[in-house]
Amino acid sequence: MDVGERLKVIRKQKGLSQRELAKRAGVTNSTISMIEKNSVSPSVSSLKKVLQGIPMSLVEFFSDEGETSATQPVVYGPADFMDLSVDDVKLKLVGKAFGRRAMAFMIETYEPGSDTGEDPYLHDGEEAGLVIRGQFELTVGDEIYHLKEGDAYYFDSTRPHRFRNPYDEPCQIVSATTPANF
Amino acid sequence: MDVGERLKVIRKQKGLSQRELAKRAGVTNSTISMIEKNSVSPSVSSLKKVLQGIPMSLVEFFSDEGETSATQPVVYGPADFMDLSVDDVKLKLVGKAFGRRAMAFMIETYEPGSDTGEDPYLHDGEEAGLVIRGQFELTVGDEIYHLKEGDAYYFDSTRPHRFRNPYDEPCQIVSATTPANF
DNA sequence: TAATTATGTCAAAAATACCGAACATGCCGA
DNA sequence: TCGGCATGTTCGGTATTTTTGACATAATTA
Repeated sequence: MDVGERLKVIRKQKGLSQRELAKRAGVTNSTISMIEKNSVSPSVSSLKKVLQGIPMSLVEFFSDEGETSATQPVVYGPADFMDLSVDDVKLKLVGKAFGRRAMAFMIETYEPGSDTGEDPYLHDGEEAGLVIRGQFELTVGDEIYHLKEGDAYYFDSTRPHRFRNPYDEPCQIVSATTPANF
Repeated sequence: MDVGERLKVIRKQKGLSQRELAKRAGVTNSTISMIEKNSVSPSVSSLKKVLQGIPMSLVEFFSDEGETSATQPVVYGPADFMDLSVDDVKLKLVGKAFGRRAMAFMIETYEPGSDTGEDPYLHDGEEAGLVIRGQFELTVGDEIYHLKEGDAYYFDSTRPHRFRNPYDEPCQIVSATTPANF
């Protein structure tokens, strides 16, 4: 892994000069210069300081996988979604023909007052989602969260969870669960 | 983050002594000792060497696996998304702190004229997505599809694919890719 | 054009990390 | 109890990083 090059790319992406970043990070500009030229291998503490000026965590820095940029049916219209609704919780699964799918990608609609119930919704894997309309209440473990349009979640599915919409408007969510042992 | 303590825990977990680890890593035992006592902040290069003796990557080391999923954040607002954008293709990853995530859940925005490029975008796994605003052109294999708001896709990531927005309006997509090796 | 400001780089001094070799402790078997 | 033997710690010296304070270049302004 090319630490110097990576730092340089990130810094440029943020539109910072070596000196600006140095000031924010509390190090000197020459430190940045040398790190970027790989003429030194920074100490963890100083790299951390530098990244705080971005700001960026060490994990993010080292997970450079983000540099991406980055005969089944492929496209499904609303009419093609597979309906898995129960009561006021409407679930539309994308890719109904996909047999051994690795994940469940769904459009979920929670009508006012709807609830996935108290039952521990337990399964292996992880799930994530984004609110595209309305708001709802998410319980994970014993924490209760309130999510509104534009908010997202990501948690380990082994933790008991529950979706509830105590509000006046329907709430629409796009979600993904993996594996699709649903 | 307590680098020394973390190293110590990992080393013990692997049943290694400071000297054993030192030998495998190609450093001296005193180095390990000092790192674990936080009497120094190791350079990236030496920490990397040490971890190779485990073996463990820097990402894994800093992603603090010790944290149970219960301590992970669950909800992410737009400000918390991790930005993986390149040029006119804007990628926002949900769950940046999730170390070994099983999937990448993202909000993608394709500006007019943007394109993920001709390069075969090849990786294992599967991916799905839903258009929440605008429209775009999806190429999978040698098929070209046109998706508009409300349409979705689901395909095997081993098939070469490409995202392109030749239209006048930005296109926004919610997507999920698994595994997150992208 | 000249002065100004911003950029990145470099050399030597200061600070810090690392090595090599000792030291201290505890454990186990003779 | 003693002598290995393995453990982790400490210390002086060496190697590396970081700062300090320059220099060179390019872009901007007077």
